[in-house]
Amino acid sequence: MTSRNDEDDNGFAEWGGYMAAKKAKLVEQYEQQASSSKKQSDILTGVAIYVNGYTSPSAEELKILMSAHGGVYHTYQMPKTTHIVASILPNAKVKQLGSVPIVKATWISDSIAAGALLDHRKYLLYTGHDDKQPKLDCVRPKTLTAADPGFLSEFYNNSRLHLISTLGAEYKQLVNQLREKSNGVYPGRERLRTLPRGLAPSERVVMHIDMDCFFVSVGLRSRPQLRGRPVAVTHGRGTPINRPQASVECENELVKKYFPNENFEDVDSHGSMAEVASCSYEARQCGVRNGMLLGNALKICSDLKTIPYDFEGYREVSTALYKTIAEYTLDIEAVSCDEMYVDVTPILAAANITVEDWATHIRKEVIAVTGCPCSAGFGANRLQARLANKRAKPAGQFYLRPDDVETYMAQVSLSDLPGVGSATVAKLTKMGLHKCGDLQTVSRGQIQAELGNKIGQTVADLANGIDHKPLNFHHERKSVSADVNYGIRFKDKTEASNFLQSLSAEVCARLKDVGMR
DNA sequence: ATCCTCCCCTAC
DNA sequence: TAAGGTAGGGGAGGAT
Ligand SMILES: Nc1ccn([C@H]2C[C@H](O)[C@@H](COP(=O)(O)OP(=O)(O)OP(=O)(O)O)O2)c(=O)n1
Ligand SMILES: [Mg+2]
Ligand SMILES: [Mg+2]
Repeated sequence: MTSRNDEDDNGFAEWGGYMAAKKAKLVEQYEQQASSSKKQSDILTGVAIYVNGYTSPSAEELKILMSAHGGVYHTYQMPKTTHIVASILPNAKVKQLGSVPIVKATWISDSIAAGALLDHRKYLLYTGHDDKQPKLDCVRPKTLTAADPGFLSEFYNNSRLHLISTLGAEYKQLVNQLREKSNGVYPGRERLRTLPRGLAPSERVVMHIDMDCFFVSVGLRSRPQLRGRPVAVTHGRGTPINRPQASVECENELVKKYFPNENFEDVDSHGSMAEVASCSYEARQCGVRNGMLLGNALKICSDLKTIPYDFEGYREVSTALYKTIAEYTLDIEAVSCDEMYVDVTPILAAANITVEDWATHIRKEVIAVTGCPCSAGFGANRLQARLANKRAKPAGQFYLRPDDVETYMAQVSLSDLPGVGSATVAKLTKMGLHKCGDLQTVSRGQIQAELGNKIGQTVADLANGIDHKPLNFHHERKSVSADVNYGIRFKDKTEASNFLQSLSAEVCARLKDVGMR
């Protein structure tokens, strides 16, 4: 579901008409909500809730009550969330949510009925110290499915991919804002005065800086005993439900049949289906990779230790990283929550320092401020900076000097070029090409015939260390979308359309958030 | 040529 | 149990 009308008419006229009707209803609902949310009191001022799962009153009702009484409703947990509202939470989950108090929904409705904010401690769902299961305050189904109203927020609260997408957009926005209100003064540069001087390079220098195994590094801050060991961040704990052997074999067979050229990981009946979001460099030595299924990672690295996600921690570290760099320059292109390109030429020139001294300084500062290691690569363009960083990792730095580019590039694997993924690698392999240097043996026309005009040209350039794409310091988003490919199994058309309606509402809310409509 | 629409590919 | 999102670049093929 997107801001464009791509849900209209997929060949089903009836469907298109139905969606149009639904959309009209949605608009109506929004207007109703806006009008019914006229202020009735201020008793909930300062309260910001996030609702987890089923409650009574429902999440939908709480949303309206909150805004009617001066409170704030968060669709998912945020730093400013003051209370989590829930009916039941497993102990493991309670731990994970941290120090935010978890209260029953009746705290809100009772407070409104009483005309004053009641002591939330009387409504705590979980009293903290005993191991007793929390009490139910309403009936709740066993598992949330995509047809349930709470499904979307529950999913978003656990989706790492949703998180990193959201964070990426936030930091692009942050850079925009910092640049708009900048007064051109960079206080961090004062701190460079103690470095040796008189040696700044005359050419342009781009830095690519990226946190080392980001999620793992954040997790290791509070688990120093795991440093130096193979560690992975994942939801799974290595003990999956047992799928019937037959179903697993059937899946592997079908995958091979339909994707004969792909080398997909086999799933096995004992393996956890949870994905490894990030793994330590010790785990990588055994062949573990980000994005792998935990079950398969455990097969090649049996002493892999798993640690849970820490979404708030990632947010804190990312913010600290961006704030730190922004003290030196705002010539920053945000790439993601753990990564950015920076034009450091003016920094080096102003302080008259070498790339190496700057790199050592900034890496030290990032680790001091975040508690997490990062690496930095430098070169004359973004490609060179990025390849340099790949070589620098972990916890290192590398400057790919202009004089060394030609020699260096020849031995770089084509698969290491940005934009060259598995499909492109397959095509290049079929042509007998593996290293950037191999491209010298074929004409540009031949490459373009295989890869297409544009990509062919770009790859040919990249293989020679050439990258014409400038750093983009100001990001404008061109589209807003929401889609879910997890847990979608509808019983009937009504369930499906209800879900589509929640997704539409989500896109709507995001558009409003971005200031459109 | 330039567009539009429906994909595929890539990256984090 | 597990949480397979999101945005951008660009190609193929047909309409203009
Ligand atoms: N398939 C992936 C890839 C990445 N990430 C998340 C977790 C990573 O920690 C974070 C940053 O991605 P990077 O590509 O920078 O990978 P790492 O930081 O983990 O490792 P590296 O040291 O190679 O940068 O994004 C993820 O959840 N799933
Ligand atoms: Mg990283
Ligand atoms: Mg990264």
